[in-house]
Amino acid sequence: MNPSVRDECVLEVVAQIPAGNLLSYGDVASLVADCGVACTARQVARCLSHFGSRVPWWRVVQSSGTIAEQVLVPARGHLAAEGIVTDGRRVDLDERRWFPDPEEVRAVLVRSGVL
DNA sequence: TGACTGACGCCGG
DNA sequence: CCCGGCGCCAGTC
Repeated sequence: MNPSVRDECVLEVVAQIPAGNLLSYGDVASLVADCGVACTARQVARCLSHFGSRVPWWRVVQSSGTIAEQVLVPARGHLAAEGIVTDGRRVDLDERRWFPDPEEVRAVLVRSGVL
């Protein structure tokens, strides 16, 4: 199965998250939606489960800061390498949240040809 | 069709 | 903070 336009947008946004910073699935969905492509947190999760290997997927966590059980172990390793501490199953999202310029996000999607 | 299933999120208790 | 319940939506059976 090839990624849909929405999936491409999700992957591009996740690829833009700077090392050491985080976004929740819902945040990614909002950024994509603001670019005119319908998207929900659930769809972001499904996209990453299929194509996440090509982007820094560990920088996306649940809105509560909890890391999905399914990828908890590998995620901890990557996060630690970026200086992000975990208490075992969650991170401090408020402290590490990324606040991108919506215009810039959109610009990247256009440059990459997705839009 | 319809039921079931997620790397989710918000609200109440 | 944990848990249950409900909404969400594309994919699978």
